[in-house]
Amino acid sequence: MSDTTECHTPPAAHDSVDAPDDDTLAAMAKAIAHPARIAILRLLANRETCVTGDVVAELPLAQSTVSEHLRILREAGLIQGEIEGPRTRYCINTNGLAALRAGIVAL
Amino acid sequence: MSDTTECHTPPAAHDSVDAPDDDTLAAMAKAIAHPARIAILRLLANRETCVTGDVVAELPLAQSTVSEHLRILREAGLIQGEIEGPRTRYCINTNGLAALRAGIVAL
DNA sequence: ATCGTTCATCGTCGAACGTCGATGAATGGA
DNA sequence: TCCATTCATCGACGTTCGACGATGAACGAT
Repeated sequence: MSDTTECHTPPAAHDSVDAPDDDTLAAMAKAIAHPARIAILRLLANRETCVTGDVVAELPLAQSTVSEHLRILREAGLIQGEIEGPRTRYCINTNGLAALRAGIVAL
Repeated sequence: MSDTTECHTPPAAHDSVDAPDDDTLAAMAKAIAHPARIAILRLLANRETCVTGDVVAELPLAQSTVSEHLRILREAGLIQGEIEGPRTRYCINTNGLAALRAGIVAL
């Protein structure tokens, strides 16, 4: 129950994460290559943690569409979600985001 | 002949460029959301400047495909090209790349 | 003036994306 | 036990992407 980082990841700030390979970097870039997904990332950054319904309430998109965007961000390793009863609680994946940053800065 | 930055842009390093709005950031992210275009950026970063044919020679893609990737990067503001006789010489757009970095880091 | 080189653009085709409504599984409460 | 809530997944539809070959414009050299 601890191989994946828990939702409240405290450290792993700007440093000590190395850049991913080109394919991974491209995949991560594709994940944020949509305004709605950038909005979701900002939302999660501000509110610390969000349930799917919260994200749906903030965006002018159907529930299924938001769920799809969340899936894309999760599969890219930029966010992570843990099931919480009937809900799913999402939060930023600090390591993934740091890897993206490292990859972009290294360009 | 100087409203656009010339090909050999020296300064504008990591700082003093502010993050673009979400739509622009998404567009820039989409521009690098492909391994071939990341490869092109690296190529241009290493060789300082390249003519289209040089890029074609380095990638396992048809000339028209490479030209298309170059167009996408140019329209996203990440590279710039100046016509040089029958050739087109491309180089990194330092300001654009800095804006992308700023946008990602600010996430 | 003609020819070869260099490159952008066009048309095409299959694959992937973005969006939605509908459906159903899982959970917690009445 | 039954019902309402929450959410992921599915199927459908139109749009965009990625790749290619073919074409032609622009230029330099002969």
